[in-house]
Formats: sequence, structure tokens, C-alpha cells
Amino acid sequence: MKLATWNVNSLKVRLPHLLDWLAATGTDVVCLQETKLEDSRFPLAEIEAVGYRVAFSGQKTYNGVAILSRTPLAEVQAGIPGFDDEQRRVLAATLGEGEAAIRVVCVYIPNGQSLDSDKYVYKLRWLDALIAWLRDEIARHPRLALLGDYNIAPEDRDVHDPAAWAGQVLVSDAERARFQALIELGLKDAFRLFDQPDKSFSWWDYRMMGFRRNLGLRIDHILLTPALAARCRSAEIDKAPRRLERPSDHAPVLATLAPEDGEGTTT
DNA sequence: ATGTCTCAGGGACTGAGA
Repeated sequence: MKLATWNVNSLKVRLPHLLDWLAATGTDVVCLQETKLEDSRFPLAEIEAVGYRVAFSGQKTYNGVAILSRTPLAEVQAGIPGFDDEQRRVLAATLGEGEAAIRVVCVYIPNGQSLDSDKYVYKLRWLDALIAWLRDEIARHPRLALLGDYNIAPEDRDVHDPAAWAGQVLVSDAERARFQALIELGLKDAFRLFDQPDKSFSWWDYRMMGFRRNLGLRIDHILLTPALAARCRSAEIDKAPRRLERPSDHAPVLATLAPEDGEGTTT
């Protein structure tokens, strides 16, 4: 089972990339961020036509999240319960049933703009609400995957030039402490379960020829509870869509899970 | 290198957000 996350930076613009990529990779579940589409404008028919069920929570111009899955989605939840937020940044859904059910949580964590911005205060508050909610959610769903654009580079090795970025948003101590709090809920960073090339990034600024010079950050992540991490066989960043014409500024991140014992076998 | 891309409003370009 291939799970993925991709900040598409406008689903309207990136729909052809997404459909090509789904066909090329055979991804089973993908979490999208920055769809930037009101729900009435979501390209439901085009996506269903290629064999995916969809849940989405969008708004005009900004934000917007969606989950695409080859199997049905249940218990769909938009937003963090009890956290009042106009911005469409969270969507959760359950795949499968009973013991084998997997809870998928798609997040578009606020960018924060800069350390002296109100948006940074919002980011930290938002992360605190996410952490508190996930504590309960993980207790209810031992098989949980948290996928999305975290807008946090967890470590210096996730930053092309840590000295240049020191003290900036996306790498600040307070943000990294929140990422660590997620890890302390028991979640594992799927990408770091495996040896990875140095200077592996998932986002590159459109400016300064950032992608060609690999001036990137690793800010898109797949975190897995231990039950899912034990089944994780590989994780990678797929840079291919970033090389296309009119790319998103983010590349998709993937994790492959082995079937659970007894799952997918015939008798 | 205030660098690029997307979107809305409004009907050309500007500003916001990232």
C-alpha cells in the first residue's frame, strides 16, 4: 500500500500533473494540500473517473485539503475538533474496517510567515491544538498516519543552508519542539526509517532557481504510529513532478506499507 | 537578487500569501 502527501499549490492548475502521477506511481492514498478550491469547484468527476474515492475541505484562494483513496473513506472529519479555525487545513478519514482500519490525517500546517508575525503565533497555537487532538485520536486509532505539509524542517540536515536559515520560520526552536512533541506521541518519521541521500528536500522556492540548485527544505512528512511504522518498507521523495512545466513548489513524499499479517492473503 | 508562482478583483495590473 502506497501512501503519499503532496502540496499541489492549486489543484486546478496541477490536476493534469496529479492524474499523470497517480497513474505512474500507482499510489493508493494521497493527501493533498493547498488545493485552493471551494468545494463546489473540486474536480470530483475527473478524480473518480480514474478510480479514487475523495474527501475534501476547501476554500477560495488559500489552503484546502483533500484525501484521495482507491478504497472507501469513512468517518470523515474536517478541522480539529474544538479548535475554531476558518482556514481549511485538516481532514481525517478512516480506510478499511475493524482491526485493520487505518486512520489517515491530512494536514496543511500554517506557514507562520516570520517569527514576529501574528501568523507565527497562530501557527504555534494551531500546532498545540493538533498535538492535543492527536493524542486522543491515536488512542482511538492505533494505526494512524499523519501526512502533510508541516511547514517545519525538523533538523538541520533537512535544510540546504542551516546557517542562512537560523532563526527563521520553518526551522525555529519552538516549531521544532512541536514537531518533537508529535514524535513523542509515538509517531515515527517514515522518511527517516531508511537511509536517505544527503540533502533530501521536499520544497524548493520558485525563486533563485531553487530547485535546480537544490536550495530546499524537507517540510513535507509522513508520520506513522508504531503499528504502521513496523509495516513501512520504503519512503522517498519523488522529485519527478517538480521537473515538469508549471510544477508545484513541493514534491510528493511517499511511504510503502507491507500488508498486515493475514491481510491480502487468500485461503 | 523585493528574485517566482498562484489567485482575486476587475477588466490592467496590483497585492497577498507562500
